Amino acid sequence: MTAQHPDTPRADLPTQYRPADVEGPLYERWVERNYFTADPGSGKPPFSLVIPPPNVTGSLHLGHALEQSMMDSITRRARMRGHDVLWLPGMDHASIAVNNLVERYLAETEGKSRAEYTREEFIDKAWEWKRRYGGQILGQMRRLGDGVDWTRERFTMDDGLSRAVHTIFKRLYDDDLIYRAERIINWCPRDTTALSDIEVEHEEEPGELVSIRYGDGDNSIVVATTRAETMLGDTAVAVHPDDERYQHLIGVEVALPLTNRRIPVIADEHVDPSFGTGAVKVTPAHDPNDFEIGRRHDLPMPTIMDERAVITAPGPFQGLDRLEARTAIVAALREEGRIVAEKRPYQHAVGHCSRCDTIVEPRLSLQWFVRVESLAKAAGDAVRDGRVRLVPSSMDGRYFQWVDNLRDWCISRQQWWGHRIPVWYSPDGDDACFGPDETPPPGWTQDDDVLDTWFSSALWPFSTLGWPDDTADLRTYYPTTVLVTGYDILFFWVVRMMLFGLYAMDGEVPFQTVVLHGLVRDAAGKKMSKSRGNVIDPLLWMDEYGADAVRLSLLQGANPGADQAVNEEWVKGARNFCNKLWNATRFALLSGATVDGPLPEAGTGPDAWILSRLNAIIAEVDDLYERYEFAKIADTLYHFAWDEVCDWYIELAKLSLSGPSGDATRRVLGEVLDTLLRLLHPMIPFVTEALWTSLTGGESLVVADWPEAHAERDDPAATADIALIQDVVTEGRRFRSDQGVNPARSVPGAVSGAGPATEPAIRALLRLGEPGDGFAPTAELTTARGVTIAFDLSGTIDVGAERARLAKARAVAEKEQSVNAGKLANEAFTGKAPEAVVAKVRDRLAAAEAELARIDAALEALPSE
RNA sequence: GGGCGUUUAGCUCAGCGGGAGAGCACUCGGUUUACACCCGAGCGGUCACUGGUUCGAUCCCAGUAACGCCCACCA
Repeated sequence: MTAQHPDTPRADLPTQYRPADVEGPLYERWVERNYFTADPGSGKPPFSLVIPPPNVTGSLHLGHALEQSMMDSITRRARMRGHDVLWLPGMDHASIAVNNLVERYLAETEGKSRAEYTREEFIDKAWEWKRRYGGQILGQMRRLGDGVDWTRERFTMDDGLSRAVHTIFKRLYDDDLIYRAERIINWCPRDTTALSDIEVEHEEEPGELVSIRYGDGDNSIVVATTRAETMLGDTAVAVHPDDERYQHLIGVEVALPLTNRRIPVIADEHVDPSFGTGAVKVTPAHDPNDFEIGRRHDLPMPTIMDERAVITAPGPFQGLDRLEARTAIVAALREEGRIVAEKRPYQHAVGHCSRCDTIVEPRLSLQWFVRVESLAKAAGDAVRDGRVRLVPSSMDGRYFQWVDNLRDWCISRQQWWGHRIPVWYSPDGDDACFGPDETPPPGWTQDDDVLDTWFSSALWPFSTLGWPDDTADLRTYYPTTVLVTGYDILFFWVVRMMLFGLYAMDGEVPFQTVVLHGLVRDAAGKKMSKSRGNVIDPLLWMDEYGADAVRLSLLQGANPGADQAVNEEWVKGARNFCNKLWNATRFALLSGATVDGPLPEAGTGPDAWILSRLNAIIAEVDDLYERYEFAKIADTLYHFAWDEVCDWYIELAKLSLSGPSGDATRRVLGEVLDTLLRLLHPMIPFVTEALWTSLTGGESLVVADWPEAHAERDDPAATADIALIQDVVTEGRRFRSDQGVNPARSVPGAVSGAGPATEPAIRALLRLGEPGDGFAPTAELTTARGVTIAFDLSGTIDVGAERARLAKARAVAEKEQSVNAGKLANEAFTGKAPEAVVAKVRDRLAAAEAELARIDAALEALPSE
């Protein structure tokens, strides 16, 4: 398919582009030739980025496809511009997700539960699962064309990365930035593990607000709660110290219903007297606020649920799930006449596990935390002082809001798959953190928990480069040039890379620019989700339309920071564009276009014009790439290729190919396509590579040079000529169309007022035949450019259609005339507006008046009906 | 409860102080030797609403409405 030698036949392309024929072989060739392998010793300026590591459990979705298309475009262009490019691929180990999948895998394959395995056995099985089912996305990335450096692929649980995790933990621990404490944390009863704050999603949903009378007679007080079941763990009722209603009760004990316990009424500033009854039940072990109150008042903190949120408090409710217990307890209270009020539904926010959607249970437990205050300050400052730039900068506010209000990060997870916390306990209960090269004393046992997956992800920009060792990769590629990721992951990942990158790398930022893209939504703008059933598999689209079409359609919608809708029609449109390019190149090959030899000194009008335009496009695309405006890059190149190169340049070139300047045009045609394919290659690498190697016989676009603008090729005169041709031809075509003339039919006609540089093209593109001996024009068109065309339409023209056309044009011109005349009559305008603006208005008025005169003359000249 | 964003052609979105744009959809016409995954022509918008600033507002400011997102330990 793709010629590698100049003597290979070059014009044997089929009339339609078939992506499946070229994509696989091209990708394999690129990888075999090591085009994507970075070389820190190359002497070229480095350009580096790391892939946001997808979960080892994941497969490619449209969000990945968008993100990776952006990164691939960035890296391919950088490579063409002469950089030593590192785009580092890899995956993260997805602690909780893999734990769950392996549990299911073991249930299915061996019929056993996790409890029937030792920790070591389970981890072995997890690796086995990873080998068999993990990493599907890597093959899918090849399909998409990602030019990643496979020789540097990393996994967050690799030996090297694990060592990095261990090392930084030890360092943070020694700096007192990691500590262990008993706190109320977010607990998922299904995954039976602690979660960090951001792994909890709050959703407004209907619940119930039940008001319960505690105590009896004078010593009674009503509390309201959405969580009646926690009353079993109540150890106080709190009121505001200044609340006059309850002064007499402060310090008094009231009977806790359904139990035989008595609990004190205490005064605490935290209570809002205006909410409900102004009295609050206090369950220190099951609510974060109550925990704080409990600490202040030294209250007992009984735990009444186990790790699966099943009631453990002795009594009739023991063994019930928390939600069953809620119903049962409310019923029992009602029976005792203690329910004062019930509001149902009661709308309130409930936290859910971001992993499995189970309602999160606040749980009192001993966990490990990162003390974030100093780290967060540094992370905020790095953006504040411009060392890290966010694109779009409108995301700055969101970043600061988060990083400036960060709370300590709970990093321990009660799981087996992951990095085990490197802290050991002596038989006497002492604890110590040992580094990767240290051996704990015999008899000591290691902490059971593993670290939050995001802990290792936070190290990704430097752990993947060999840190903590002083490697050539680390020296060359850190800080990375740019990070591309979704704004939805700013807090999860970007902020944490900032925390740890600045800490581990002595204040050096992990990346200089962060490009944030939006979410890919369905055609109706709805978020894709399994429950909605609107998830689209990009692989299916790649099969149907090719990888380039999927990439281009995503990039066409990629405005920085904004969500985008996708739709199969747009993929089809992108496929059509690839086919258009294919055929344009086919035409060039069939026409003998060449890339050899110097460009003609002074080409014909169209040749000079298109080179001039090419120049402007290069400059524009370069500018847009610096701003990561992918949608605009795609739009610019799409319209240049289709509207200018195909619709005008190629059509004009056809006129000169067989003439005296044919060789010059063949050279320019080759140059235009050569350059266009280079410019498009980062976005649509496959079709451009196939075409470019056929056209030029070159080795590969992957290692070809990025085009440069040549100011000396700007040619205003040629540009003006082509603009005239375009305007006159378009107007002439409109006239023909209005007159119902078959587009293919040649009509005898005479052109005046155009000049020798433009008249032949106008005649050809308007399909004007030679005016023969008996030439008798039946219609005359004077265009806005002052060029007049006399047509012999062989019969009467449609006067009604022509009158309608002119009337419409007249209305436009008249409005233009009156608007601009009005402005000029306004002294406030002429006095205050900048002279350039006023001059422009004068010009427009003059043009409108000329246009009116022309139209009126044309109307006058029309035969009466 | 705080904060942010969006509202422009039927749909998805650009534009953001001086002439309303694109893709798709739609209408009409086409066997124009690169391409029907095509070519040519066309239709389509009080730029959410109200007020303000300005010589001039889709664009700036204020307010309103609708939708969306993020953050949040008031039971």
